[in-house]
Order: sequence, then C-alpha cells, then structure tokens
Amino acid sequence: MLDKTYEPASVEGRHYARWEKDGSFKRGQKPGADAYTIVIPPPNVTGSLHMGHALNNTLQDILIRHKRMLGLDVLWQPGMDHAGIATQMVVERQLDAQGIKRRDLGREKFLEKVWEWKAESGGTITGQLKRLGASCDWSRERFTMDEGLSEAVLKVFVELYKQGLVYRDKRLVNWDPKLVTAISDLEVDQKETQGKMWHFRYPVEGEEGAYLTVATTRPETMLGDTGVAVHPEDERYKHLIGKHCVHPLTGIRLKIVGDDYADPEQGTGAVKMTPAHDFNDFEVGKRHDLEMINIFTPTAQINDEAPEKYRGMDRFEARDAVIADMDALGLFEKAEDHVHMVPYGDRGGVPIEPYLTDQWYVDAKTLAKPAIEAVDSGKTKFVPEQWTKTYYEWMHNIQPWCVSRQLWWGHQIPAWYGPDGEVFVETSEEEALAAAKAHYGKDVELTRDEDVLDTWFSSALWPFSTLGWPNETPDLVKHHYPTDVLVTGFDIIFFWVARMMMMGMHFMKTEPFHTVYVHALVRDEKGAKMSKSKGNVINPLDLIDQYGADALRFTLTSMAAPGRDIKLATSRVEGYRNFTTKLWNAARFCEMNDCLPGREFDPKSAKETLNRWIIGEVAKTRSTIDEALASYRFNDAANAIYQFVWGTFCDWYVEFSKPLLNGEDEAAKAETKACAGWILEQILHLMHPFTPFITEELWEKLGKGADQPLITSSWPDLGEDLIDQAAAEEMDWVVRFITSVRSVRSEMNIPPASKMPSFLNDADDKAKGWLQAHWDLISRMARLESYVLDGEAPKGSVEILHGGAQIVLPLAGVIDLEQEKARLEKAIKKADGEITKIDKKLSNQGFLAKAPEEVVEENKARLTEEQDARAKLQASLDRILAAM
RNA sequence: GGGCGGUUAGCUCAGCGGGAGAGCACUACGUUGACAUCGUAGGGGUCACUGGUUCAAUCCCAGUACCGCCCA
Repeated sequence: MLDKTYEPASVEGRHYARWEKDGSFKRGQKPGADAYTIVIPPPNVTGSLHMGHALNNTLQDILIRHKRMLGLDVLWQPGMDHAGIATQMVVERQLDAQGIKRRDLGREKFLEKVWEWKAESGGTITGQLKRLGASCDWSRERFTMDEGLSEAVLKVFVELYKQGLVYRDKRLVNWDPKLVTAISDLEVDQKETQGKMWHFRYPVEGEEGAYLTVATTRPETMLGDTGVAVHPEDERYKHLIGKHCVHPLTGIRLKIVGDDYADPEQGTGAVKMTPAHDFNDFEVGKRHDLEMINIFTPTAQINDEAPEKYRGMDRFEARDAVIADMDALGLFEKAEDHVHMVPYGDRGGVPIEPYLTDQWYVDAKTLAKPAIEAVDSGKTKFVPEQWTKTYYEWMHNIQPWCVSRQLWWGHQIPAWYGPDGEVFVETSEEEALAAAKAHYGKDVELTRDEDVLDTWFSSALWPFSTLGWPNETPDLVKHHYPTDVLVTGFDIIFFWVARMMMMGMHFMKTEPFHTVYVHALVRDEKGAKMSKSKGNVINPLDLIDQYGADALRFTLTSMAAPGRDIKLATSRVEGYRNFTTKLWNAARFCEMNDCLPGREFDPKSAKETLNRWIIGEVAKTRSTIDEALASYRFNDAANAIYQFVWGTFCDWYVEFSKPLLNGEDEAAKAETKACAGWILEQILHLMHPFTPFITEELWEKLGKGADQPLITSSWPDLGEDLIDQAAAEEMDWVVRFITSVRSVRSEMNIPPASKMPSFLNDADDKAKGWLQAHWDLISRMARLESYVLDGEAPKGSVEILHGGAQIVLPLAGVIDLEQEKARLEKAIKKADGEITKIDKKLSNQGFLAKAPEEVVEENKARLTEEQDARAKLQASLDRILAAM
C-alpha cells in the first residue's frame, strides 16, 4: 500500500542512483537506432546550480527522456568548462589567505594547486544536476582541460594559424588591470557612470596667448596625449591644422590634425588624442601617424614614459594630480557633470583600460561567413525564430576575436619564439624545434608563449571535441555529429553559439546542430534579474528540498513559453507540488481498487463507453504532447498532461469508475479495472519526461517494478483509431448534466448531502438512453435519488437547460423563488446578448457574402440554439412567476 | 542613438483573424472510503491607447504612451 503522501526527498536519490547503476543514461544501447544528441552547455567548473541552469537542463532532460523512450540512441553529452579567469581567481584567493602569491609559487606549482582544487571542490554543479534528475551520460563526462579536448584545441589553433585565420597583432585590447590580462569585447560591461567632463587649455606652439580647449572625462590620459584633432572643415580651427600645441605637463609637441572624427558640434570641437589609450584615438592616430605613448603599467599605474612626478601613481591618483597641475598653470577651464559609459571587466569588476599589446586574434570575419550561410540556408534554425536576427546582427558586424589571455590556467598557446622573435606555431615542442631548425638551418633555443587561450575557444569546439575529435572513434563522431538541438539562453548566443557555428562549419564542414532552442531568462517574481547583490536569488536546490525536483521541473516547464521571460513565484512551485500529490493519490486509488499498471490490456477491446472515452482522451493527450515537444512548445506539453491527469482522469474518470468498480456487472468491473490500470500506465509514461522521479516510484511500486524501469521503457504508441467520437459525445453529455445540476444546487444553497428526485423532459431518444445507461454515476455525482422521463413536474420547480432538453428539479418549497427568478433572468439576459450579437452578424450582407460558408452556418446554428434556449428559459421563468 | 520584445482577470502567464482562457489568489459551501498538498460551485477582463486594413481585429498594419532587454 502506498503511503498517504508522496515524500520526494526519500525517493529521488534512490531512483537516480538506480538509473545510474543500471547504465540507463548511456548511449549506444540501441544498435541500429538513429542517434539523438544534445551537448550540454558546459557549466563553469566553479559554478553552482542557479535557476537558469535548472530551466536549461530540465528542458534538455525532457527532450532526452522523450526520445529515449521513443527508442532512439540517445546521447546527452555532459561536461564542464575550465573557466580560466574565474577558476584562477578562486584558487589565487585561497592561496592569498595562506599568504602565498601565485608568482612566488611559479606556474607549474600553481597549476598543480588548481587541479587539486578542481578535484576537491570543482564541479559541485554536477551533483546538483543529478538532483534535478538530469539523465546525462556521465560515463562520457568531459572537461575542456582534459587531454582529449586539449588536443583538439591545439590542432584547431595550429590549423587556423597555418591557414592564416589565427594571427598575432599589436592593437588596443580591453585590458583588465586587476586581473592583468586581455579580455574580449564580450567580456566588457558598459556601465553608465556619473563623472565629469574636464576642460583644459593646450597652448598653441609659437602663438603667444593662443590655445585650444579640449575636453576629457579621463584627465590622467593627458599624459599620453600626442595630438589634437579638429574637423577639417571647421572654420575656427582650419588654420591650425599642421601646427602643434605644446603639452604643458609632458612637454610633448601635440600635432594638430584634421579628421572627421572631431565633431564640431561636440564640446569645443577640438579633441585631444591619446592613441595608445582610446579606441577612437587609436584609429585617428593611425590615420595621421601620431605617436603612441603607453603611459600605464599592466596594473594601470603611471609608467616611466610620463614625467617623473607621476610615475607609480595609480590612474585615479594621477587624475587628481593632472587636474591640480593644470589648474596651477591656469590651464584648467571648467568641469561639468557628465554621465558617460565606463567599461568594466565582467570578472574583475574594475574599469578596463584600452591597452596596446601583442595578442593573438582569430579572424572571425572569415570564419563567420559559412556560419552565416548555415543559418541563411536553414540548415540551422533558431527557435523562436526572432533570435536569428540577433545572431545575424552579431555575425555581420563581427570583430577580430582576441583569444590570448595573460593567465596560467588554460590551454597554453602552442607558439614558440626563436632568438630573433620568429614564431613557430606547432602542436608540440618537438615539432616547433624541428620547424625552427628548418628555418634557421641549425638547432636553436625556443621560448614558448606564456599566454593561454580564452576559455570560449575550447568551448567553441564542444560539439565535436567531446565526441573524441580529432582522434579515436570516428564512428562516434559520424553517428552523433551534427548534434540535434542546442538548448541555451540568449545571453550566450554571441559567446558560445556563434563560435560553435564558426568552428563547427570550419572543421567539420557541417553545422553543429540543426536547431538552436533559445529559452527564457528566469527572473524573480517582480521581473528583476536574479542577482546576488539584489538578494533576490531563488536557489533551485532549496525548492527541490521543499517541493521535490519534479515540482520544480514541472513549474519551469509549464512556464517555458517561447520568447518570454519566466517570472518565478514560489506559489507556482507549490501548485505543481500539489499536482504531484494529486497524481500520487490517484495512483493510490488505483492500487486500492486493484487497477494496476503493467498488466495485459488491449484498449481496442474495451466495450464500456466510459472506458472507450478515457482511452480516446489519453490518445489525444499523447499526440498533443508529441506535437508540442516536436515544436519545442514545452508549456503546451506540460499543460496538456496536467489537464488530462487532473481535469479529466482525476476529476471525472476516477469518480465515474467507482460505481462500476463496486457494482454487480462482473464483466464491466473487470474491464474497468484493467482499463484504469492501463490509463495509469499511460499517464506514468507520458509524465515521465517531465516528472521522472514520482513516475518511476509509482511504476516501481505498482507497475513492473525496478527490473523494468520506466526510464528505458517505450513511449506510448496510441493511434487515432482509439479515439471514439461517439463515446466522447456521450460522456461529455453526462459531464455537463452533472455540472449543471451541481451548479444549480450550489446556487440554490441545497445542502450537498441531500438527495432529490429529477425529471428529464423534452430529451431525444439518444439522451434518454444516456441517462438510463449512466444513471448510477449521474445519481451519485449529482446527488439525485430518482428520475422520471417526460413527467409532469410540480409547480415552482427549477428547470435547467441541458442541450435541447430540460432537467427539472422539483424544489418547490425548498428554494427561494425570488432567487430562481433572478437566475433565470440572468440567463435570459445572457442569451439575449448572444442573440443580438449573432443577429447583427447575420444581417450584415458583407458577412453573408464574404465569410466562409462554415462560419456562416456555424453562426446560424448558434443563433437557433440560443433562441431555443432563450424560449425555454422564458417558459421556465413564466412558470416560476406563476408559482410566486 | 540602433535593434528586439512586452502591455490580456487581483498576481503570474497562455491564446492570436470569426463564441475571452489557465494556474495561483479571492468568496461560499463541504471530512460521500484516492486526495483538505483536497472537493463542489462562484465572482472577476472597454485584451494599454489612437487610427487603418477586413464582412469580421485581443489577434494583422501604422502611430502614441509606458516597461524591459541587447548593442553602440
């Protein structure tokens, strides 16, 4: 006997362990079957499960479990990325606490520490994904720093280099002075900041008293100024082009250049140029051959290029010093409040510096072409489609991708330098040495590039590197690549999706997935993004503890409507927890009545209308779910099963079955037992992808047990031929009969316990037959004690419209006639409203002429129906009035 | 500034050219042998606004207002 309530905490772990032990998640168990493959968006090794992960992985798990049950050779490829910056920061912080500095430790020792950290505390998210129920093939788990994946990285880097698609260049990069590394454009957050616009005067060389006023938000960069730009057509300054200003602090001659970049409308129209520390100035500087003076150390202190007094100051200190010095010289004009954008490093959290360094770049523009083409041609589709635009937007304006990072944790760049700086890019030191020998004609010493690659460089290879590319198992790659669908949030379309597309197209010649399903962001109840600083984070693990993993999964699924963010309220989770309880109790009912799943039953053989009806309903539900999942409408799928289980099976079928299960008709009883058990079996199967734990638990307890687990059983194959329209019509009539009587009873304040007689008047033969056939359950559920067909009811009875017939309840003396009068008048008013509306439509010539015939017919039928109903209501009202 | 999305019941959201829907919340009643994490019934909406297209608009188009996101 099942316990009275379902306790998720006591069963979830057991089932997960069991599935794992059985190897249920493993690929390759269906010889000859088509593959279905999803690669997990690799979570960060330092990360822990947040709501976004919970949603993302629930959706993937639903697809995976569904396809697994459909008999495909399913691979859900799990793993993590090494999160270069984040991980290095974590370990450095730990060492700091022990008073150890990374630099003192040395590269090799430090990396040992990182691996130690990974072994001890990395990857907590893996265990958390298991708690969610994620059925990944853990036997194939990969890590971007694994040997195999690292080999893929080396091969890709070297090949791209040899094809000229990776190159070294000296340009301005986004430099994080806290982490002391370059970062990519995408890792920079622009933050609106209240600052000041400072106006200073630069004296013009050789013209006593003449000066140019320039404005800047960053006075400290003046120490690196090498020019002033004005618009070439600007009458105020035209004559100065070619002349110089003299920098009052550094003494440097600032060339005055004419360039369109200077906007005459903006400020004074004269712009100071710091080509080594500003992206725009850099471009202008290149055009006019301005000197580039780097005034910062890697940690953003003033270096030796600046006058001595500023050296060693940090950038903010230098700002104050520059302002004070210019003021002392009488060259400070004014300062205005000014809101502007300041770039911040998304990891380090300090303002980034545009910084002139040598870095490695990927020629993203070239790689983007086939990746764009793959989407153009429809080989890869975005769902919802609108994200295609976002993808194009990025791809068409793509910039060179800076992939080198001045870190230790990551894939060290396979580039070696000869004594004269000649670079040799090879997959190993031996090959580099060999190449160097060929180049120099003798053995030379090489030094390896210190830097590592951007983590996303390795993530970009994920769909094929995880399958074993470039080595071993070519069959595996062939079988599972291209993968099927990528499930991800829109926030990493640029970071990850676009880059996987580029690398996939280049190295595999085929798109990495045919569909990119982009899901919503999970926000808090009020729609705010969840963040630690706001303190509005809901931890999915807390919800799992409180309500069970199934409830959380079902909540996220039912809210995962395409193209919308999810505002998560815990009341929703509670509601779906109640749903799992409901299922549990329905199963308990089945158990008590010996209606067990897993037994032989042929739904086609069912004779009872009730059973034929519910069989048809479950068949419809199955196809709704399949269609919804095929088009990634997860919410529709979840709502269909919810509606069927609660609204149809529990609310009606279970109640209807009671008289049969307790009745005398042994054949009907046996069929109903078998059928109810079979329906429960279908429910457990259909719900399994959404709520794997409770369904497996019920299957184990009531069905075929742990030896034939649900997870690897077959998805229901229920054909259209199981849908019996006549049975549906009949049961619908019964349901509406009961609902109508209940409604009137409730409105008339008839005590629920009291039974009453009834009449069915003006019914056709079919309806009369239905009433007789289903009297047992109608009388039970509508609390009626008898019926008379076409009898004469006493005056003052309540008359209820039911289809073309009337249900009459002789309640004279029991009910309040005034109240009944009001009820009928309200119903008449409603009918009148409908009649007026339809009448208006039907008297419109345009409508009759242009609307499709079936719409016109439908409206005509409705009009007749409403008029008929109105007439009967009026007659009832007349009788009530007569009785008053 | 450029792009994208949203505005439907008190709340969270579906729907999307021809009869306004769900869950939660609310109200009333209710321990009939699965279930009070429940049952039965009920109230509640000029589908943001203004125009246009159409026989017909919550739905399509244009504009306005407000909200949100992405990119400069």
